[in-house]
Amino acid sequence: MSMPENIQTIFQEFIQKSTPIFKNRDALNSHFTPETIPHRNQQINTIASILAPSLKGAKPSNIFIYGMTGTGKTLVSRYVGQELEKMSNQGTNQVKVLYINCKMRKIADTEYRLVAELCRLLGQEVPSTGLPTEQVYSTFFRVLDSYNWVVIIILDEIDTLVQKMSDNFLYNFTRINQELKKAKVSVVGITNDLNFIDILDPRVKSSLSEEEILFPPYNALELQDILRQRSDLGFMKSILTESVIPKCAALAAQEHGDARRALDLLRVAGELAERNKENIVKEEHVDFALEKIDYDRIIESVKSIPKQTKIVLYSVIKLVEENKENLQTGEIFNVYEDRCKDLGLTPLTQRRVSDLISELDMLGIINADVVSLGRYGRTRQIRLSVSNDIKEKIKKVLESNLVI
DNA sequence: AGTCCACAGGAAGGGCAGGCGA
DNA sequence: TCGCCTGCCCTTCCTGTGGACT
Repeated sequence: MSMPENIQTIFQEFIQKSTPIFKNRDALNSHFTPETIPHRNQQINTIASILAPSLKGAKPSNIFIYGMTGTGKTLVSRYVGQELEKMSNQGTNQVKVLYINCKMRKIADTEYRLVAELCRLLGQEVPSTGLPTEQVYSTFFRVLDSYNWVVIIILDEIDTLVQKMSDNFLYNFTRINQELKKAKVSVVGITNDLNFIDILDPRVKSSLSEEEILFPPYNALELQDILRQRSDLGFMKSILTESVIPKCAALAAQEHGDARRALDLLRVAGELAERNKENIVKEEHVDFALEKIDYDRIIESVKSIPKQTKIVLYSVIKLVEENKENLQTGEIFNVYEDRCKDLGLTPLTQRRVSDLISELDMLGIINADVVSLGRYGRTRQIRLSVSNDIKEKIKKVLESNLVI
C-alpha cells in the first residue's frame, strides 16, 4: 500500500462517515464569541456602564480588569466593545474601540510596533520599520486627534508589555489625553497576573485603575452552563453522553475554574471519539482528553526548551532510571557535567543550572521543593512530575534532539 | 548552644545578538 | 550600513539558612 493511497483512504472515510460528531468545531474553541455570555452579567453591566458616557462624547474612566486565565476577561471586554461600537454607529458615530493583545509577537513586542499597530487600527498604514519612534508617535497623535471621538484602547495581557518595555510606556499612555485637543482616550488594561498592579509605578497604577474589575473563577455549575451552550452550537444532536459535560466542568473547576480548559477538554474528547470512528462521546473520552492535553503540553515544552535545559532534564531522567529518588541539585549537576563533556559542550555553572532546574519546575515537568536536610545541608528535592509513558516519550524527544 | 552542610538565591557585571536611529 | 543601546544569558561573588549532629 503506497502512502498517497493511504491518505486518500483517510480522507474518504472522513467524508463518508455517516455520523459526524461536530456541527461547528469553532464553537468549542475558547476564542469563539457566542451571542450571550453566561454568568458574567455583573461584569458586563459594570464595564458597559463605565464606558457608556463615551456615547455622549465624554471620556470614560480607565478600567483595570484582572482575573485568572479562562475567566472570560477577553471575551467580555471584546463583547462590550463590539456592542458599544454598534450602538455608536447607529447614533453619533463617536466611539472607536481598539483591541490589542500585547502578547502577540510582531505586533506588540516593541513600543514602535505597538504604536504602529494602533495607527493601523485607526486606518493609517505605517511602515513596519524604518521610521523613528518619535515619528510614529506623532502620526498616531495626528490620526487620533483628527476627529472628535472617544477612543477606547483595550490592552490585553498588559503585564507582558511592562516586562518588555518598562512602565514608562504605560505612564505616557495614561497621560495621552493631555496631548489631545479633540479626541479623548480611555485605556482598558487586562491581566491575569494578580500581582501586576503592585509592581507598577504608583502614578501609573492610580491612573490605570480608576476602576478595577475582578473576574472571579467559574464554579463547576457555571462551567456546565457554558459547556452546554457551546456544545449545542458545536456538536451534533445527542452525541454527548450525559456525564460528559459535568465531568469536563468538574475537572476544570478543580483548576481555578478555567473555562478555556473546560472547553479544551470537551473539544479534545470529541476529537478523540471522532478519530476512533465512534459516534458517541463518552466519559472515557474525557479521561483520554485530560491525558492528551497534558501530554501535548509537556512534549511541546520539552521540544522548545533550550539545549542546556534539555541536558539538565536528561540528567534528571537518567538519575530517575537508576532508581534514585529525591534528587539533589548537586547530584544532577554532576551528571549534567558528564553529559556535557560527552557532547563536547562547556557546562554551565551550578548557579545557572540551579535556575534551569527552577524553570523546569515552573513548566511542571519536574517538582523541585526546597528542603533542609539538617546536617546534610539545604537543597532542592527533585522528582519527575510526569507519568512513565510521558517520561519515555520525553526521553525519545531528547535523544533524537541531542544525539546523546 | 553551637557548628556546619549543601545548597538557595540576590547583586553586579561581562559578553553577545539583534533591533534602533542616523 | 554602522555605531549604539537594550535585553538576555551567564558568571562571579556573595550572604543567608533549617535543622541534624555534637
